[in-house]
Amino acid sequence: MNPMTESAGGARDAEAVSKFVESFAAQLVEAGMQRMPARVFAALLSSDEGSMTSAELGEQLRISPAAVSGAVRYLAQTHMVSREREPGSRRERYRVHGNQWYEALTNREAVIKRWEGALREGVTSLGADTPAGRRMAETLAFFEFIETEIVEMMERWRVHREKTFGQE
Amino acid sequence: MNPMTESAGGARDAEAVSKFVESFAAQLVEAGMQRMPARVFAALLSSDEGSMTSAELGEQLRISPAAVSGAVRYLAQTHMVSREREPGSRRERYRVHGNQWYEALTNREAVIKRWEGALREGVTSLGADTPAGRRMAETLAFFEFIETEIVEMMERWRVHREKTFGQE
DNA sequence: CCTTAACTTCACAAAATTCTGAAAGAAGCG
DNA sequence: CGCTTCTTTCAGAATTTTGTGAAGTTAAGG
Repeated sequence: MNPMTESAGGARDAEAVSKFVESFAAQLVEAGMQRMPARVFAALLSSDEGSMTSAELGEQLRISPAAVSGAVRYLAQTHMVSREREPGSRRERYRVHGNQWYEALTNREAVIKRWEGALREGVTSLGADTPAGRRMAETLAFFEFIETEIVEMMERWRVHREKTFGQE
Repeated sequence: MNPMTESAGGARDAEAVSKFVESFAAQLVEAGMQRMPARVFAALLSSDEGSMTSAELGEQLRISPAAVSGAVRYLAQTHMVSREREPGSRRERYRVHGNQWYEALTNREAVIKRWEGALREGVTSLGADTPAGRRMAETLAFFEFIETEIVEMMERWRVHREKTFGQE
């Protein structure tokens, strides 16, 4: 009868899950993510299957189908989540791809590329021989440096992960 | 007479500077920074001295003293910019600390720490023996991994920078 | 000390964003 | 093919965020 007692094997404590979802989402929001994507993502991350349907998301988070749709579109674009059709159904499942999402998170390549572009323009338009131009050039070098570093870092992570958690 | 001809040594082409400032600020905004801090920061970055007064910032960006104040407070808190008093004056100068600002940018330690805290709670409240709990644990391991990696990366950058640009 | 220049804080108007309900659009299933 | 179930789009209401003017605070300079 008591929902607290059916922990192992049965339905999870919805209260506790929701509490975690909201607190993790809050952290993501603070780091710059939009509210709905953050909440949807946190919910998916804490689901046992690693995936949920639109209806399940709407129910747990108490948001409209429209909100789910918008959040999922954003998450899919940024490769944090993938969408898959349940065969023989018009229901869609949204899934966090195990270890792929945080790779997406660190994969700021597009952002860095644009910064580099802007900085190159800066060097040109301010003059490579000016103090400001030199500052730009150095900053540009920094970004070029971390760009390759991040790739190597993720390589090392994959090795480390395999050792620690097995391949899967 | 022609402002275009007085490039070397004279006043810089205000038009070109402003254009760069706004376009670089736009990139920062897109990456999640607030508008005013982004614009103020871009302006400082493209000034030859690497520093400007409140009045200069207000004039170039066409914003009120209040806006400058708010933006600078934010930038100082996040260590992107430092404030210094001009001796014997009540004017303050805001300065980008050469190579320190992008270190601040990559120094997301506080953010990562909070994520780690939230994830640890997640492992506990969802159960370390559940699929969701295991996913959390792995994500947690990932953040712990990159935390140390980033420190080492910045070490390497300092060495690389010294070689390329001299100590200063 | 009093004046004045400079920065900060605060309340509010304006602007941008977010979320919803409603309607339209796909796609399985009989 | 039409019915039904699910998803997406869209216009607008509600909330949140942003930037300003004005008043308040601090500190230099007479």
